[in-house]
Amino acid sequence: VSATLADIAKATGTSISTVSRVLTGAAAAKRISPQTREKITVAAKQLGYRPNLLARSLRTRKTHTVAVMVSDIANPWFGQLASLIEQSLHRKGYSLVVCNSWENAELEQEYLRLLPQKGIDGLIIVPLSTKKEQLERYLPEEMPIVVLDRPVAGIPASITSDQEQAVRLLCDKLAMIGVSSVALVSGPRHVFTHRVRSEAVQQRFKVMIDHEGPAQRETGRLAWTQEIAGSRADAVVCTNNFLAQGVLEAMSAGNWMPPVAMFDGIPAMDLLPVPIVSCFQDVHALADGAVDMLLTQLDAPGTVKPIVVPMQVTWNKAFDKVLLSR
Amino acid sequence: VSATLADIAKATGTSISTVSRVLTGAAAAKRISPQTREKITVAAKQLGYRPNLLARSLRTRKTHTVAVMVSDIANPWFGQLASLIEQSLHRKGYSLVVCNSWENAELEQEYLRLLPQKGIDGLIIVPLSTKKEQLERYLPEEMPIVVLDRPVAGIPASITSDQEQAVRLLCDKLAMIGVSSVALVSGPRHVFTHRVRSEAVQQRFKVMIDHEGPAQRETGRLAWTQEIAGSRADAVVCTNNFLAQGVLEAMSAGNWMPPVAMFDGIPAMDLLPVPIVSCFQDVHALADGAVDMLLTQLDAPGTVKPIVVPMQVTWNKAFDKVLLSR
DNA sequence: TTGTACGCGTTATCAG
DNA sequence: CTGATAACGCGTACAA
Repeated sequence: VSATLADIAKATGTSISTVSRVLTGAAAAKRISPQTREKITVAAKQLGYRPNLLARSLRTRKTHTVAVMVSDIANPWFGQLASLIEQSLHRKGYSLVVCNSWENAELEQEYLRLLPQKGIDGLIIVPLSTKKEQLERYLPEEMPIVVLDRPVAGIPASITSDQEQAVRLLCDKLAMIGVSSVALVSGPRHVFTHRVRSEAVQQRFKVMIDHEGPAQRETGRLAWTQEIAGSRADAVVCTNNFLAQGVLEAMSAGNWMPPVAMFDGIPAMDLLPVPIVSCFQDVHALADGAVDMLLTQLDAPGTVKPIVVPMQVTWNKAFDKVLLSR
Repeated sequence: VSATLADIAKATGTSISTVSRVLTGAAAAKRISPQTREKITVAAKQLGYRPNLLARSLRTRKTHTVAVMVSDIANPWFGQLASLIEQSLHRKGYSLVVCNSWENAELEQEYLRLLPQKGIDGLIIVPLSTKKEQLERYLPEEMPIVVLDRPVAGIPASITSDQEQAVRLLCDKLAMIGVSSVALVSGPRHVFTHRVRSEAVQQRFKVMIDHEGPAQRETGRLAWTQEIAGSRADAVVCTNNFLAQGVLEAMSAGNWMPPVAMFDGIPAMDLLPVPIVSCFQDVHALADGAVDMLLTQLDAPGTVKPIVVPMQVTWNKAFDKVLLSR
C-alpha cells in the first residue's frame, strides 16, 4: 500500500535501521549525519511514507488506543462522556474504540476478553460487574483500567459522582414542596447508581409505587401508564434521565402532572410545564479525570487514588412556581 | 503476556503451523489428525491461549475494525447512529473506533491520514469535505468508504436522507398554520444538510432574520436573544436539533413562543407548550444501510448504488392546537 | 498429515 | 555514524 522503510532504504542507498532512526524522530536521529538525514527525510516525503502502526505496535507493544465501555453510547449522557474522552485522548495522541455493554454481563465479559487481544493500552469502563476479578480476569496484569461512575471494591483507579450527597439534596428539594409519598421508577438495582439512588429515596419517602426495569424510555412509559397514572403519589422519582423521559412522554397524554425528580436533566427543561428537579453529574470532571487517571497509569504505574466529584441540583421554572406558592 | 502458538507447539511437541491450522478453525483443521487436534485444543485451552490479533492483522491485512467519523458523538442523533452502527458491527465481528471531526476540515484530514495507518478495514463518515479527492487522498485504494447523511459527488457508496422532500413537507406544515415570514437559524452553509434546508426555506418563505453559526446550542441561544426575540417572525426554523434546543432554552426566558420547525426532534416534545414541527431522519435505516454497504464492499468489491431514505414529519400537541384553531 | 521456512513492517541490539 | 540481524506473533506456500 504505502512505502515502507525498506523502500526508502533502497531508494536512498541506506539501510532500514538508519531510515527508522531518522524517521522515528529526535532521539536517535541526533546521531545521524545531516546529509543522510536530509536525504532520507526527502525521500520519505516524496514516497509518501506513512508508518504502519500495526507493525510498530506489534514490536513496541503499545497501540496508542484505549477503549471505553458504556451501557449505550446512544444515551446522551454517555455520548457526552465519550465525546469528551475522545477529544481529550486525541489531543494526547490516542484513539478511542467504543463498546456498548447494554448492561449485559455476558456482553461485557465478551468485550473484556476481546479487547486485550485487539491490543489496547488501557480501558475506561462504566462497569456492570461489581467484582474486581470479573473485570480483570482477561486483562493483562499491566493494563490500566479506570472504572467510571460506579465504584468497584479493590480498584483504586475509580472516579465517581457523590451519589449520596446528591440524592440527599434532591430529596431535600422535594420535601420543600411538601412531598411525602413518591412513585419510584428505577433502573436495575444490581447497578450501583440505581441502587444507591433508590435506597436513599426509599429511606426518605413513603414509596407508593416501585417500578424497576431496564433503564430505557420504555420502562418509564410503562411505569406511568400501568401504575403511576392511576395513583396519587406526590411526586415521581426516576433514577436516570432515560426513565424520566419516558415518564414525561407518557405523562403528556393526560392532565395530571406531578413533580418529577431525575438525574442528569433533559433538554429544554425550563420550558416544560412539569415541575422538575434534577441532579447533574459533572461530566467534564468525570471525563477529564478518567483520562488523566488512565494516562497517569500508562506513563508511571504508580498508585492512584479514587476521586469523587460532587453533583449539583437544579430545578426548572415550573418547580420554582410550586416552591413560591407555599 | 498470553501464550503464543510457539508455546503450544512446544507444549504439545508439534509445530507452530499445525497449531495455527488447528486453532484458526474449521477450514484447515479438517486435514489434521483427530489426536493432535485434540491434543492441541486441550493445551490451548489449558494455557489460556488468545491469539494476538495485531500480529494476525499484520499478516492478513485485515483488522476487523472500522472507523466512524461524525461531527460530535455527544449530539444525541450521532450518538444513536454510532450506537446502532456499533451494535450491528459487533454482531458481524467488527470493532468500532469513533472520531469527532467537530466540523473542522483540518481535523477531518488529520483523521483521514491517521486511520489508515492504524489499520482499519473501512470507514463510515459524515463528511465535511465535499470533494471525493479530499476524502480519499490518504485512503488506500482498496479501502471501502461509506458517506453518510451528506452525498459526495463521485462516491456511489452513500446513504442519505431525502432532505428536499422532507423540508418541503415541513414548509407545507408551517404554511398550514399561516406562516409566511420566518426567522432562520442555520448551521454552517458549507455543510450539505444545513445548506439544502436553508435554501428550501428561503425559497418558500420571507426570511426576516437569517442567523448562521456553528451547529451548537449556543448559536441558537444567541440567535434568539440577539435577533429573534425582538422581531415578529411568524415562526423559527432551525436546521438541526442542537440549534433548536438553544432557541427553546432561550425562549423560556420570555413569554412569546412562536412555532418552531426543526429536524430530528427533541425529547418530550409533546409536553412543550411551544408549537413544534419536526422532520425525522430514519436513523435505523441509515445505520443499517451504512453497515450493509460497508460490509458488502468488504466481501465483494462490487458496485454499490446510493441509497436515499425518506424522512417523516411530526408535530406536537401545541402545534396541533394551533392547527385546529384555524 | 505434518513440519520448515519465509514474510508482514517495525523497533532494538550489537557490531563495526 | 551506520548496517546486519534478530525479534514481535501469526499465516501459509512448499516440502516431506
